Amino acid sequence: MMRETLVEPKDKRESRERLPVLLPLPFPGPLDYLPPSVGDIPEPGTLVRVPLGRREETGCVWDVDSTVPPDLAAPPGPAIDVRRLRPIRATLDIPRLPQSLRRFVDWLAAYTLTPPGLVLAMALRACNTDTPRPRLGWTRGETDPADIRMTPARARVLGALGNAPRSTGDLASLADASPAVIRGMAAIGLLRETPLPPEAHFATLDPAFNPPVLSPGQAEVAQELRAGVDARCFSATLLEGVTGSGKTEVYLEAVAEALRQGRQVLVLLPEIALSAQWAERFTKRFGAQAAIWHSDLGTKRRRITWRAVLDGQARVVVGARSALFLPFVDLGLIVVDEEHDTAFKQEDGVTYHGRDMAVVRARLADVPIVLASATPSLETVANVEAGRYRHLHLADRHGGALMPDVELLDMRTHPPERGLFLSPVLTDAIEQSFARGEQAMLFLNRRGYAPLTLCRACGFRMECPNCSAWLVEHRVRHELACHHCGHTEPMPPTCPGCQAENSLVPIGPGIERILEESRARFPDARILVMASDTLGSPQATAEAVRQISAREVDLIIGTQIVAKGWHFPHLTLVGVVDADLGLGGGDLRAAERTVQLLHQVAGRAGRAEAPGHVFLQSYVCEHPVMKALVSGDYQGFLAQEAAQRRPGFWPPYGRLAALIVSAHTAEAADRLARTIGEHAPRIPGVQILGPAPAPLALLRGRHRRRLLLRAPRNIAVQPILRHWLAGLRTASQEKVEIDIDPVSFL
DNA sequence: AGCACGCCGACT
DNA sequence: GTCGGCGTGCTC
Repeated sequence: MMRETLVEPKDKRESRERLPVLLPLPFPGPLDYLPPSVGDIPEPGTLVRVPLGRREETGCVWDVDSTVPPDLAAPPGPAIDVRRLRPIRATLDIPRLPQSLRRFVDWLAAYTLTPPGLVLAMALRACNTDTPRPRLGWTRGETDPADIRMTPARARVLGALGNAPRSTGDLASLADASPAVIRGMAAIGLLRETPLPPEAHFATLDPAFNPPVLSPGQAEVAQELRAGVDARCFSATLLEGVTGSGKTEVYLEAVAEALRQGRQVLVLLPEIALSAQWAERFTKRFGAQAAIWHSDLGTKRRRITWRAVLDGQARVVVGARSALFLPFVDLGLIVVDEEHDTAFKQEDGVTYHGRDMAVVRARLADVPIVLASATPSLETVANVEAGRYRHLHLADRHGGALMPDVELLDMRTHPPERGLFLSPVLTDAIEQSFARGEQAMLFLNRRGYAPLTLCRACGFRMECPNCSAWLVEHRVRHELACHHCGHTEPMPPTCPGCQAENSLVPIGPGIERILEESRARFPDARILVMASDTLGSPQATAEAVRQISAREVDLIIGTQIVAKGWHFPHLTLVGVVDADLGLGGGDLRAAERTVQLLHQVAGRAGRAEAPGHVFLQSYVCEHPVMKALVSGDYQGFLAQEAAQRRPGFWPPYGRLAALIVSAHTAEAADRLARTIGEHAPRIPGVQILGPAPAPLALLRGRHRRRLLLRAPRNIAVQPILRHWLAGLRTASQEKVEIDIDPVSFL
């Protein structure tokens, strides 16, 4: 390929005036602008307003990236004539975006083959572009109070004035006067408007506030983590410890160390639902709250938090994966809790894995990262084995609690009654728990009443019109719902296929149906349902957890959400209604995910003095997943998984990328997928699989096909994909999405 | 992403 | 004859 000619000296002037500005739009790279005025060159990271066509946009002055490996980086487009450049309109009065964030944006864009502007958009989502209005308060004015008519309200306001200015609201409530009184006083010069100091939204965190009492083993691990923080450079550590081993307490000591250094900390959790309980523990340890970050945060809170992170005022941020894009100015540590959780993988919009990108963020910021889990992902364990990550282990359950007994319940030999889903063995055990005054939990990772509605007369299935998926009956809402696109419809009175009456029957259980069965079986039990659709807000979740802890509940019936790291001290029995549920579907990680999820569910039982017992209802008791769960030999299970994936170069022993082709008709999707397949690159060691119907061949009304690219670890897939798809022209309704390191195959 | 331009159906 | 549908293309 032809190289650009060497830069001539006369171009130097030009290149100095040419400022790349990255806009939060899907351009292939930054656009060039002229400085706002001659000699006024904003530095990289400066947020600016620039003209674009006939509108104005907020962007960020960008710089040449030397961190992204050349084979990952997209080639720059041709530079346009300097005479056609338009000047930057204004620079915003906001601190510059830190270099480590800019490099992270570049890296993530290059790695996921996403236009960098769209990644920047995530970082700017909460940035308040209007100039921050200085908050104003009141002090004593020029007018002598003796010169005017004094009223009782005015006297109270004057009495409430302090040395420092007070805001209208504070003054009004202190003086028990209306804001109108204050306005009137200001008009006659009794009060003077004075800028208020910026509000402190995040209290100081005290690393010495309430240090925990650690066991010798915990103290040793905590010391290792602290040493990592002290080293002030990148390192990755897997912190492995069973439920109740005190992982959080231990890594909070690393957080404390970063705070002692005056640096910032990012803690990533897989779900916001967890943040309430986490925040409580944090506050106990440090005497003040961490900043919470997730996508459902209100606009105002978001902006305050974003700005406080950029100002260095917010020292510890706990959040979901989007917190990775916050503008930390002095990051000292990243923690990823429950690192194995697949919720870290973002699937819509920009596709990235929060855990993996957290490691990249840590490396670019040159800070340590701690990955914590009771059931680490095979990816992370492989990194430990390859010597890339350190491994610290917390062996015991803290406080002497024992791991629960896990017992397989073979549904072939202990079947439930016809039309029911709980084996008598399980229901008897639950009854005995109640008799001892203990709590029990039933886990089923399926919302609604029944996953399938079938016509007994003709076999017609209720399916989603937009997706290749069954409609799930939600009996409480009297409707059928698609869990993939949100489509709902009322339950039809007759079969849509054969018009037969009363012929539609629910097949299989959802938690609503387990609730119905439990109510019939345990009429006196106080039952609480925990599912993402019954617990609308983090507050509702916190309230449910409180009820459980306060023993106001006998039986908990829940989906996935109950598996998260809750602390339920009185829970001693857990029944997994369908342990086989996650194993179907031909997913690469189905087994691993099932073990992780069920291990986590089992970990809810028997945390205090009472030992826990877990029943797994299964029809495939000989499956390695069930054996691993019973023996508790997670290491052994991972070794088995590794042995299966290694020879075929499946992740983590190889690289995988998915191309999802979608179109409005099945024919168009097939045609495009075939065309792409025919132009597949031929590279030794690189394999193209497909095209095949994507696991959800119809999703939200779009027909989907999938191709997989599999390569050895030492080959970067990005340049291959870029080259492969470079010449591709797609029609307007056709789309090709790239998913690097796909996790979910559904 | 917006916002233009551009080329074909039902309307004051 | 126009108003307006959204398909295609550009924005430094």
